[in-house]
Amino acid sequence: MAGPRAPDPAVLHGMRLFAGLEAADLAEVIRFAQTRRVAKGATAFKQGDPADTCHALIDGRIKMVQTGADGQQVVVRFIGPGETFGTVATFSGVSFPVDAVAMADCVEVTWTNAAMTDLMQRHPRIALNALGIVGARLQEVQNRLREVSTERVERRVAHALLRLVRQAGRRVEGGVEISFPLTRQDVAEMTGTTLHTVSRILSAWEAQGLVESSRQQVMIRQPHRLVAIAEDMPAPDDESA
Amino acid sequence: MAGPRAPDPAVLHGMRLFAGLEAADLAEVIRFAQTRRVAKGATAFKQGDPADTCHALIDGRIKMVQTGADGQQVVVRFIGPGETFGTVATFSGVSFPVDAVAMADCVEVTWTNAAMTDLMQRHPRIALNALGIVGARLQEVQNRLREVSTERVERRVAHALLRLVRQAGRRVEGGVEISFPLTRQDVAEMTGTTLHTVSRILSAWEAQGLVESSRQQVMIRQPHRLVAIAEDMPAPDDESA
DNA sequence: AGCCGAATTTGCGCCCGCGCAAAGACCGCA
DNA sequence: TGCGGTCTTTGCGCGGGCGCAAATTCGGCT
Repeated sequence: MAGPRAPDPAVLHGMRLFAGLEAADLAEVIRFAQTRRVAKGATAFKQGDPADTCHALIDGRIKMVQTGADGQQVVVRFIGPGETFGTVATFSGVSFPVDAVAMADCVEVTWTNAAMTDLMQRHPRIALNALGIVGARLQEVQNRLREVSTERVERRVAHALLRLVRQAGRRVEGGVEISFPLTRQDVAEMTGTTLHTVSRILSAWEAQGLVESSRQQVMIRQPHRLVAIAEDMPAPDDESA
Repeated sequence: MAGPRAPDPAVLHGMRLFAGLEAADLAEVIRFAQTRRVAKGATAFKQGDPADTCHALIDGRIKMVQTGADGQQVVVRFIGPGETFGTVATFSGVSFPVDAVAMADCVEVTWTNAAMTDLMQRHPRIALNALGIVGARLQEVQNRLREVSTERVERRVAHALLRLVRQAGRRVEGGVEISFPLTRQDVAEMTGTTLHTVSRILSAWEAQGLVESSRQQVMIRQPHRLVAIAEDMPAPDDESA
C-alpha cells in the first residue's frame, strides 16, 4: 500500500517532536513525509536556500554550520538520529540561516512547510513539542554565548567536549569516546578559536593522561578532571598515579 | 465588569504572540492574564526560579541577563513593549535560565504555564506564533555567537549598537539615539568585553564624529560609517569635512 | 548649594591566543 | 607498496585587549 517514498512509520518512534501522539496520528504524520538520502559531505540544505521544508534525521550525523560574510564558520550544533533540524526557519525566516552538512551518509525525512503547519494546527501537541525543542536549543546557544564571551579558550574546549559526550558519548574501555569523526577544526569552530590552539590544548591534556586523541577521534579518559577544568575548579586528585 | 486585576484587552493588540486572533479569542486570552508592576531595578523573575509563568511586557524595558557560575554576566537580549519573555523555559525547562531586570518602571502581564498551554492547545495559532518568535531569537543568538567567536571587539560593538538602533532607535536632531539608558557595562556584557574597552572604543568613535555619547546615552551621528565598521568595509567618505 | 555614589575615562604593562610557517603523521586508494 | 591529500603538531613572534588603578565627571538627592 505504501508508495516507494513512504517511510516506515517506525522511524518516528522516539522522536521528541512527535512525543505523545497516538499511532493513528503518527500514521497521518508519516503520510506527508518524504525520505531522502544525503551522502557524506553533501548538504541537506544550504545557508540562504529558501526555507520551504522541515527536516528530521533518521540516521547519520549532521553538522549545522553558519558562515559569516567573510567566510568564517561557526558550528552551531550537531544533529543525531531522531532530532529535528531546519524547522526554525519555517516559522521565522524565509531562508535557512545555516548549512546542514552530512558528516556521514545520512537518511532524513522531510515535510513541506505547508504540511507541517497543517499538522501542527490539527495536532497542537506537535507545536508544543516543537516549542520545547527550539526553546532547549535557544538555552543551549545562550549558554555557549556566555561561555565564549566570558571564558578562556581551555574551559570552552572542555565544555564543548563534555557537551559532545553528553550528546554522542560511547563508553569504551578506558573512558568515553565521541562516536563520530571530529576534526580539530570542528572543535575550533564550536569554541571560537583556531585549530592550532585546539591541537595544543589536546596535546597538553594528552600529556596529562586526561584524554587520548587521534585523527578525527577523541576519547576522554578522566571525565571528572575535564569537568574540573570546565568549571574552573581546583584540579582533583590525579588517580592515574 | 472587569475585576481589578483584569487588564485592558487593548494591551494585547499588536503583540506578535497573539497576531491573527479574533477579538473573542483575545478576550479569552486576557481573562487568564494578570497584570503586575515591576519597579526599576527589580526583577520580573530570577535565574533559577521555577519557571511557572509566561510574561509579556506592556510598558518599560527589560534586560535579560545570564549569570555564570563565577558571577560573569551576559546580556542575552532587551525586551520592549509588546514583546514576550520568559516563555521559553515554560516548555523546555524547569527554571528560568536568566534574570529579567527592569531597566525602567515596567508593566507586564503574566499567565500561568497551565493557562498558556491550554490556550495554545485550543488556539494553535498562538503556538505557531510562539514558534516564530522563539525561532527568530534563536537565529539572533546564533548570529551573536558567530560574531563573538570570529569578530574583533570593535566590530562586535558596532553590531551591538546597530542592533539596538534597530530595536529601540529614536530619530533625533543630528542622528539616531538609543531610547533607553544604557551603560558601558551593558554594552560590554552584550559584546563579551569589558567596560574599559567599550569606553575606549566609544571615545575613539566620538573623536571621529561618528557617535556622541554621554552618561547612559549613545547617539549615532553617522550610521553608515558604523555599518562600514560592523561589516568591515573600507571606510566610506567622511561627510563631516 | 553641596554631598555622595555611580558611571566614565585614561594610562600602563602584561599575557593569552592568533597568525604564519613548516614539518610530520596518517589514511585511502590504486 | 607508493602516492597524494587531509589532518595534526609544534615553534616563534607579536599584538589586541584585559587587569589594575586612579582620576574625573556627572546626576540625583537632601
